[in-house]
Amino acid sequence: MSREPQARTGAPTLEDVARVAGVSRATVSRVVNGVRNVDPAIQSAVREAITATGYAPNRAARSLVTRRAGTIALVVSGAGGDAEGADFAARVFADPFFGRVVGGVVGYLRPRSLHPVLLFAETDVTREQVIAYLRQGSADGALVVSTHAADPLPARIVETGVPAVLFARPGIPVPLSYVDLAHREGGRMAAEHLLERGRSRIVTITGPLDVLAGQDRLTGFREAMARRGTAHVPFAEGGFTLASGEEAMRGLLREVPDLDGVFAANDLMAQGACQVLREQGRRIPRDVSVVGFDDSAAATTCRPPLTTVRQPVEAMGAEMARLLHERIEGGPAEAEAVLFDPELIVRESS
Amino acid sequence: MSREPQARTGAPTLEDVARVAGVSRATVSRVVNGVRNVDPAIQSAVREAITATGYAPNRAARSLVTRRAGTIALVVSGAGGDAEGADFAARVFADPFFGRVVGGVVGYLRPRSLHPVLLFAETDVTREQVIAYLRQGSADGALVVSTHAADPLPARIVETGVPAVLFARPGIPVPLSYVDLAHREGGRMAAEHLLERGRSRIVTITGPLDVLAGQDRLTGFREAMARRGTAHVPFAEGGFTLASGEEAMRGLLREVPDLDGVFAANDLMAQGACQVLREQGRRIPRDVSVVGFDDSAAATTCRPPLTTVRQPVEAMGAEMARLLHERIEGGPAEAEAVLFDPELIVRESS
DNA sequence: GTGAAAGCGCTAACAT
DNA sequence: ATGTTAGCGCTTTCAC
Repeated sequence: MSREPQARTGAPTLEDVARVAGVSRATVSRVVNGVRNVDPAIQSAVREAITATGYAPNRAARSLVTRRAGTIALVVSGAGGDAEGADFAARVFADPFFGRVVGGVVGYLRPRSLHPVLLFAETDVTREQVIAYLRQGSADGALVVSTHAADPLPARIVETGVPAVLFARPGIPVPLSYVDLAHREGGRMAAEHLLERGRSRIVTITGPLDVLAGQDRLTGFREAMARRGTAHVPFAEGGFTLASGEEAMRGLLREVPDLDGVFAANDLMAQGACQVLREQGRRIPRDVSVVGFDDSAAATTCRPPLTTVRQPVEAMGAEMARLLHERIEGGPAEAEAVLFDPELIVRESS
Repeated sequence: MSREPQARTGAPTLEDVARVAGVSRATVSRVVNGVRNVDPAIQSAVREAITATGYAPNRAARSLVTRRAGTIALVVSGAGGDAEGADFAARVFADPFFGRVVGGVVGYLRPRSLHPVLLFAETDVTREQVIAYLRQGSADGALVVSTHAADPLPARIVETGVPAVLFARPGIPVPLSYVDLAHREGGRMAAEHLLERGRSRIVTITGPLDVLAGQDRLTGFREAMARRGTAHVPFAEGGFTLASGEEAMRGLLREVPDLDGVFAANDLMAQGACQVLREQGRRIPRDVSVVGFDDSAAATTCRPPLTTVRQPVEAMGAEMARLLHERIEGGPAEAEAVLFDPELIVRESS
């Protein structure tokens, strides 16, 4: 039934199909695009001709006239200036968080025949490459996941006029929609849980404080602690990595040897904290309760499994894609924020 | 100097630039594409006109005539039939391995202005979507990372005539280039290391045996053990996940309570094995030596840090991209295999 | 060294 | 309901 493999060059065109089917290019185009008002008999004739020729529409030609690329830029952005390790991509994906974002985004995009192009903007140079890419009309829109509050990319994207949606509230105000989590609420949940567990010498390992999510989780945590009468909570700043969690935990143990509760601003750091605590002979949760954040894979692989504040990352990724799609399809141009609620997941670490 | 933000629609075209610069479209095109034989004076006039208008070449139009998309499909492929969890993407990136592949690929592609489109082909339906995408000429080539030996995708891709390169030797022979690791050699290294450590009751946690890499690591491991006189090595099959490593370890401990050496076919499983061993009071490496495979992030975050067989994944990803690029640029069409050598990294777990 | 013009493959008015 | 036609924005002979 179907034809020989087509060499990419000299692939059959609408013209070829039209000739075989004995109709005009326009009619074939209508059939291909599912436009009504085509005689059923002709329709099937065209379909036959399509399989006979092995025709597939040429994306560039179609894009040129429809002004749609069928492509979405999925950009992971840092705030770096000149230098940044060459392993940015690998480091990014070392946090299970990003894989989940991608999963959510792809889940929305795929059924709609939109394809994500993966871009990294970790330095000035690469940032400009992303802008150049967007300015070429290569993508119909951009989904941006920033790793820093000071990220200059969103503002640059606004200038291009390309529709974009952010993951997380931008540090520098820009008129773009974003999805985010109620981080403070999450911090509050962690604090109250620790308190309910009867912990009284509580410390926290924060995220990088140049990341809004890190800030906000800390703020919410502190506020809840203050509301219960604790004015000061010893803390150490981490970098959302396992190693930084270990280091922070070591420091805090030195500072507060009799601590009995730890809130880490993500699971990776909580896992690091657990490792250090156990190394030093503290039993979890008997001696120390540990609460993480994200509910990523790290939470369940950690020993013991982590009590954590769940972030519905996949849903957030999907929503981000939906917002962008809506905007591309001509929806309202006003920036919109969609806030998700965190959920406390109690496991064995607390 | 530079102009107003351009609304994407009605973006300036070559024509506009030509008018402003007082030259023809052809000349502007030459300047933009860095073709020589353009008077320096005219060149700078054109450049000025370009910044004045805020011109950026339209990718679709360019692609249509050059027959180059400037895009590479980066497809992660499974062998699933109908169903497969919706979280395929998230699961894939849960293994640090893929992030490293992406890092290597992007490192090669980016300086060449090639952009990776992320595609997942885990079911029959999504596989056909990938094929359809490729047939549209949407990408100049495909980079395929298969998770199963029985993956039907490579063969389907060959039919499209689109250049492609695989990560890992395909289970079903196809005329495509691939990069791979000398997995058997790696298995051998692990065995010899364990033996040198004086271990005599050694077991192994294999990868999924429907993955060639899993098979080969096991084969190499067994051969080396046999060469040293051990005919049979107790083993349990894992799924390259941490949880499967734990489960396998539990089973093996029941089967061989006095075991003193473990080779796990990847770091994630080795990490799981370590957790179980410690839970059961075995000290690592005093009582039991553990060796992993990959040298992924898991190897260093594991307690204790893992001795492992390093796979130069980033370099392999970059080489895969290079092979594809070469092929796209008209290099030899014969399939080529590039084999990388593993390296034993000794840390504290053995 | 530069311009004129053809045409890449497709969609969308417009005409019939 | 179908065909004709005019571009979409660009590169690339081919003249000059």
